[in-house]
Amino acid sequence: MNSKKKLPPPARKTFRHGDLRRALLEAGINLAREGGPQAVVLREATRSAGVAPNAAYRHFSSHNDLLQAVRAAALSSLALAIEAEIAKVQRRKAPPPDSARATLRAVGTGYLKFALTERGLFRTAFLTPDLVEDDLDAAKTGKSGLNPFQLLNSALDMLVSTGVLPQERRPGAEYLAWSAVHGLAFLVIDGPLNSASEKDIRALSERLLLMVENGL
Amino acid sequence: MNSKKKLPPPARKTFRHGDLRRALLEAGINLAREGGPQAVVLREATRSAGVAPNAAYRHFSSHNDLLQAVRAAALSSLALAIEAEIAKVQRRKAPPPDSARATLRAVGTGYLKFALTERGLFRTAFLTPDLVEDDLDAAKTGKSGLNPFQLLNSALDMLVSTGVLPQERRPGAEYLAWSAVHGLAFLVIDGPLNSASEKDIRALSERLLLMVENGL
DNA sequence: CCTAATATGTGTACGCTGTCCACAAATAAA
DNA sequence: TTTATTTGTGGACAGCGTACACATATTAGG
Repeated sequence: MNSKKKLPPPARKTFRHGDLRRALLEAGINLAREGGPQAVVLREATRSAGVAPNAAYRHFSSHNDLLQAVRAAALSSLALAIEAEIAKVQRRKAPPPDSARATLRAVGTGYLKFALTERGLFRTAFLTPDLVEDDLDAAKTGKSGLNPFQLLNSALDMLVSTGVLPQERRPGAEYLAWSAVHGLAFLVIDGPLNSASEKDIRALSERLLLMVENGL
Repeated sequence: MNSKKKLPPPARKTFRHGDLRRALLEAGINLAREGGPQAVVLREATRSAGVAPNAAYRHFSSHNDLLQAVRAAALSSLALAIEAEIAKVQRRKAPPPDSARATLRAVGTGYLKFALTERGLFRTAFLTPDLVEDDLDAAKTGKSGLNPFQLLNSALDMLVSTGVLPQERRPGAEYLAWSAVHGLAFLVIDGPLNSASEKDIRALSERLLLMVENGL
């Protein structure tokens, strides 16, 4: 995809790089994609950008700062994956209650699909404790301007407004749903389901989402 | 608790340490306890054992080897926490079906309690993908000789043998249950429930365990 | 019991990391 | 055009994991 990777860096002739921040961020994302958060090493990013290590400090205050930027990007990708799944489901217009149910499912399947296909980014997305519901950092959102957590919440709100979920059960429901889905994602990428077949995983996902739907 | 921590190491006079492997392991566990897996640094462990860095290599083949030993110890602690909760519940003898249900709950609450009180160890317990159901490594078990995953499985088996859970729903049920509980643990220690009150967390746990019980 | 083999420690060194400082070059502001 | 500001380079430092050679205990064999 990206031209500057293992090759001796393109040896730019401009001294100024032009868009170093983005270059470093993208390098970091690539590292995270194939190796998880541990693989995001500052010096490696500067190398693949063809620049001296210290140059990074003009755009990121520390290694952790870069890592958090990568993490935000990973969360944004996750949001996009979820949005895509939602869109797929909402295209076929169904009676509102069914559509609401399908949307919640879509959030779950989008989440799980992303975890499966982008293990490194997924692990990077969930390191440090500062994704809060009212975190409006645009770097963590998808096209809708919502981050993954907010997408889940809006799906649950739909469930209430269409009369599927009793209002008194709404508070905290997001945590129940997220717990189940996130837990399964973990089992699949870092746990005993690590080497399960895709078919088995799909079946388990189905059952899990059903459990959530009925158990909220 | 342990005498050799920040103090200038006890400057043993024996040249030979006597029980260096255990000393290093315990140092590693302490580091993990307050700082998670990242804090387990080999040189720091040797320091608190009052020994040169390389001495560690007589007992662990690499940093990762030490880390895995710490991880096994963390899993063992988790198993103990779960066993304690199970014992508490099984002391008061109830009709088998109720007892089976209570045991499953106990596995969940033990798991969650441990995650809450031992964040660092909990995070250390779940890093790398090699906890498998038939992993009989004794270093990972509690008093019963079962690791956390096996404890969950045996609780589910009880549910079947007492007629609470239909046999055809048994296969894979461990993954559904674990997903939910592990997911909640994550939300609490590294996610948005990070700063939730203990009361709220307890309430959520109750609801979650109910969802699992009904949703299996 | 003395000696040889082995187990377990120390010392030095290397490459890697994140980060600090002083300096140089390119651009923007006066 | 001169000056100030941004953005790069170079060199250095401490801390990390780890390899190699060496020293010192302990254990085993004759």
